[in-house]
Amino acid sequence: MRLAELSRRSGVATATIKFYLREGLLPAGRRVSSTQAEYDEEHLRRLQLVRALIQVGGISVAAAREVLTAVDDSSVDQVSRMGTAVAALPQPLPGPAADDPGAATADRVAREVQERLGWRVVPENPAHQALVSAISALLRLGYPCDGAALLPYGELAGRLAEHELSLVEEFAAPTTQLEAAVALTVLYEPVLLSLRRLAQAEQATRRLRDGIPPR
Amino acid sequence: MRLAELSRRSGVATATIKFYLREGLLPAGRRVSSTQAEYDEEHLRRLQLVRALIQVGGISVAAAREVLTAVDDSSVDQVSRMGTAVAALPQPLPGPAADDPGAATADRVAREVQERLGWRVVPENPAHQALVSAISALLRLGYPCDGAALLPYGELAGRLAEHELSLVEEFAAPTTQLEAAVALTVLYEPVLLSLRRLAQAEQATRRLRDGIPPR
DNA sequence: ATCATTGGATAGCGTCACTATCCATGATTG
DNA sequence: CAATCATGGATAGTGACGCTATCCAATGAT
Repeated sequence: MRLAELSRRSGVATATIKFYLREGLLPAGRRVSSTQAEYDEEHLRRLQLVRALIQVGGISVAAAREVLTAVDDSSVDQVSRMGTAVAALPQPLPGPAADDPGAATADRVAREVQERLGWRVVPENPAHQALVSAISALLRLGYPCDGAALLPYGELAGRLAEHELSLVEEFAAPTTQLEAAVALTVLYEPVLLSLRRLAQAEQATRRLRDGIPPR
Repeated sequence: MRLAELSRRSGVATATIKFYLREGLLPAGRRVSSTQAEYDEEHLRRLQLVRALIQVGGISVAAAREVLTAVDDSSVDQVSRMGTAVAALPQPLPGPAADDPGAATADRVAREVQERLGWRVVPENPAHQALVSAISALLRLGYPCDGAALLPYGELAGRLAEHELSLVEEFAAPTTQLEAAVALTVLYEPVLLSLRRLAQAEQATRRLRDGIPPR
């Protein structure tokens, strides 16, 4: 198919597709003449993945490129690719906030909860640093946030991860598994957050209805 | 305290504080002369909340203004304020993606999971629409995502919400409760997502170590 | 009296994710 | 075969966003 058809079937403007091609998010089409190229179903699928990562998952173009490069890199084994890919994923927190005096306490809390869950602590993990930033912000505002308070969150997260890893293993092909890991990691984030919001709304109305006036 | 001291104690540049004042994220100080104003601890606290919402929670300046305006609006009862405040919170998904043909299926899935959880379905809720967008993206990519698959996520979300609402109720003053609800809703998002990432990493290494090679 | 600081207003900056325009080549059609 | 149209590639521009830098008159500090 030509660029125009790829655009039509994906719902993405041709100018945007060209942009993704330039940025290396999408492999070039098979050149069929000096001024035309042919795209296939694989391109369509990749394009949909890119859009989902960027629009739904909210990750940046640069991050998407890193992730997809790692997924595609067939020069290393799958474990490394997986590691590189998820490490390139959006730290949910952009800033390092290294100038934070409360960071030490936050780091202690982060380690405590992971140890209590029996997890290996890897301080270099971007997720670890994001966790520290978030805890630090909570503490700075005076909200209680210690190992005990985070434990239930960690247990729930553990159960989610177990479930998701099992899902990924159901996919046969290695590249498909990698893609699935990335897609599920990123795309289930909004699912989880939305459900949490809905649950909060439900809980709030329920408590009101059952006569626990919010004062 | 003067602007300079507010800046020093919060770690936020004076130019940025002026920007927040202009944007209505921070109430004006008590004018002490035609060219000077006095700020108090409440300003400092509010400034920290604003920074946390924007930097850690990743919400936009405009959204933060809406949320805080609702929290401050003493002309209506607390329940309405709470509703307005959380409704103004960041849809984790920006785009509506109304041009989506698979949206109908996604909407069905979203309703199914909520009904199976015994929740009231409120389609106008931004979180509902965000959920539909996310499900729609997953389905478009061919990943399984039906009511049964989402049920465990919903149950976990329900437990989180219960826990968080209880936390909020521990705060005495109404305004404090509102602030706490907003802060906890927004600031626990990165906590939850980070823990999920860490749990995934832990699960992945664990499965590797226990001899389930990822092919 | 002097001089730095303050708050307020205005305009500018850097990033990001596109998007619009232009162009030469090649495909399509009567 | 000529006229027209579409395509892919390159380049520059756009609009939103979150600040940030500059200027200014009035004031406080010394």
